[in-house]
Amino acid sequence: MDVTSIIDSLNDAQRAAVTAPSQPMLVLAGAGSGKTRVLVHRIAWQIQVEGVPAHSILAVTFTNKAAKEMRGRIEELLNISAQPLWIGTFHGIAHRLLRRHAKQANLPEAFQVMDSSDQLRVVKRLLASLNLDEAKWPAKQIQWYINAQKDEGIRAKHLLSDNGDLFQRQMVIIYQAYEELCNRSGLVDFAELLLRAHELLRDNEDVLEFYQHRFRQVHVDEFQDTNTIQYAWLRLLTQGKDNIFVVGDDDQSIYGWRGAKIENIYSFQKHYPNHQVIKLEQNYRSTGNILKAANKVIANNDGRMGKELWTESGDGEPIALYAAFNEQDEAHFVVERIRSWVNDGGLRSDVAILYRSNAQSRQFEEKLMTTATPYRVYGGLRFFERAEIKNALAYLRLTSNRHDDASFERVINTPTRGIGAKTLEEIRNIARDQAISLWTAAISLLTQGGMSARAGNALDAFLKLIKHLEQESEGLELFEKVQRVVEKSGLIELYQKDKADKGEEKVENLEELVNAARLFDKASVQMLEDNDANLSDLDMFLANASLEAGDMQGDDFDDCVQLMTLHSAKGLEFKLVFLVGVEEGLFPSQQSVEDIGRLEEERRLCYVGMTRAREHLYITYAESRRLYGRESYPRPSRFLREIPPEHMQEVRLRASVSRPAAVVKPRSGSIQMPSRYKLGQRVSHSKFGEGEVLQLEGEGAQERIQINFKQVGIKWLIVSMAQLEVL
DNA sequence: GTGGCCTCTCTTTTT
DNA sequence: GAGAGGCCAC
Repeated sequence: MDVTSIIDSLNDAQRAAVTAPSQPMLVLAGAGSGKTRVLVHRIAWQIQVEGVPAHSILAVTFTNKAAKEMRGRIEELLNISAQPLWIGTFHGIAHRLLRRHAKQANLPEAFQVMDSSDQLRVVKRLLASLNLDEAKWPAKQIQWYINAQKDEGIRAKHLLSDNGDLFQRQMVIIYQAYEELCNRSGLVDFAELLLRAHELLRDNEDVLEFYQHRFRQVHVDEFQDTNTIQYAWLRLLTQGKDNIFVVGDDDQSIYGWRGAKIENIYSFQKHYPNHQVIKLEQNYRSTGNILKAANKVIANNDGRMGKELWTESGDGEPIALYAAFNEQDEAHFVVERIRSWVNDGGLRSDVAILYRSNAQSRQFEEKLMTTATPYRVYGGLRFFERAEIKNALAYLRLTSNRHDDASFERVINTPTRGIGAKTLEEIRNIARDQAISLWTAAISLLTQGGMSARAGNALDAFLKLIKHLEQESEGLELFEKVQRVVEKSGLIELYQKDKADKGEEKVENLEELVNAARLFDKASVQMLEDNDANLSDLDMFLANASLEAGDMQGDDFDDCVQLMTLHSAKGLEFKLVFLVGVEEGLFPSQQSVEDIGRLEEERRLCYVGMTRAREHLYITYAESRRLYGRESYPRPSRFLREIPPEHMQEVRLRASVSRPAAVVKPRSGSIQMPSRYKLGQRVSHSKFGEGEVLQLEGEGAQERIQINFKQVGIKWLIVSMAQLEVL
């Protein structure tokens, strides 16, 4: 058999992982060490050499994008259709299992998947129906609590016996009410998908045995990002077998804040005693300077598995550090460098600007815009998350499942049709008292009478509208159903009337939704296997909308500069990377500095950011920054001090560049100053008059200075360099 | 039911 | 400083 195509391109460590006999395997793959490659080749090896049937392979990822890429690469490598393989996200696979075994999972056949904004609405409504003050019980916090419990596999009933404090007990009561509401409405949130899938296997021996037998090989990508329930689910599937192959990097675990348990990597070694660990440390991405610097930074974290990346390529350029005067100057500098990169023949798509928080993108966008440089910002609102789309989907859901309370509430008066808060309140009360859905409650309210004629008619019209939509769409193609709903619901009309600039765009989006329905390929949703549940096109379309909210954007092949957060940069690489806003309070973020665990996660984030760069890495920070509408004077990030000076070089601007002035505000504290000031030296400022340098510490660019301005009676002032003139 | 005003908050984000 | 959400008045 010819296996050269599978193993020839691999290094020794990679080959060892790919060709190892079936046994629990933990591949610790550093950044840029060929992680996906190993996974893809391992699967190819099993199919081609070990003779494992494609349909017996399970591969789990975290994002749809990663799943898609893996599928594509396997097809390419083996030149076969990867259709029979189960490749998907944890949520996608869990969803598939629940659809196939809805009954055993105690779910209605036509259950609907809620995204997190749907979930938040449900929580809010629940709080209102329980007469709880949202100020005291913030919906966001409740949502977070519920998801955190589910991520740990904990149900409300497990918590009921706990004698926590009053607050705790109330939370549990809300959690329980939430579970009941979801069950009644046939709604499943993201965390529930995972938890249910786990319970399905745990409580149904026949189902568990079937899948344990079915999946001869189980592969997991980004294992360091798994949470408790995901790992428990994996263990059930692979229990008593040696067929789990996980790939991860403890140094790139950056999702602890949403339940990821880095400890799963350590537990893995306990739970699978006959496991093998393979480390991939050769990096094929970055230059020596970048790698060595990144190694030094991450070495400051405790309790690592220990890895040290190396490369055969040369040292390359040192990392360039630029101390910007303020955020404007920072953006100016970055965009100028990008312009000269492009002038020298570089591609814009090889350039990325990476920041800690989305709010930072604006200044760069403005500068890019004024220089007419094409760019693309990642993140933000995605297609299926837009309000107008969610409204249309809610109508569609109601036609499919009238007891979907979340959807009912969303569109009962959108567009406005004269059903006010009072009517809605009555419906809610009936629903709550009789533990029935809003739909049923509305009917009951109508038949029991007592409503004003106007309100009654309006409500009746709404119920009829939904019924008509359902009847009329019988036998229609999916896209025709969507089209009908969009038109007859009055949504198009509503947005056409909306003269505010956004109206037109919303109409276009609704048309795009119809188009998406036309193009919707149910086979690609990977649900059409022999005995899969007999789902309607519509239900599959809706489920897909929740699970792949952003997949409509498609890949952008235009030559654009890429702007994104450090989190969304994971897994990507660029020739030229700008890591911006590297300041205390921003990166590491203010909230993470007190807690060592969170600080280490920030450091891993820094490591991720640095290792995105292939050839050139620029790090910038600003000495003054407008943040939350205030001027702040941050210190350079501690991570900068962790980079050995020999790998980094400070960029000095041409002397002729005049630095812009900034507003000076009286505050207490100190600032970064160059060392040209001396203690007792007198300084002046146009607005605050004359002052005296009272305190200096540090040296060079890291120096801090405190100045007392006497004339205006302000004791302490933070100023920036440009405001100071030496007398 | 809409518009205007006030207050509050202010990572990261996929599913 | 900006956006979101709540509240009140018309």
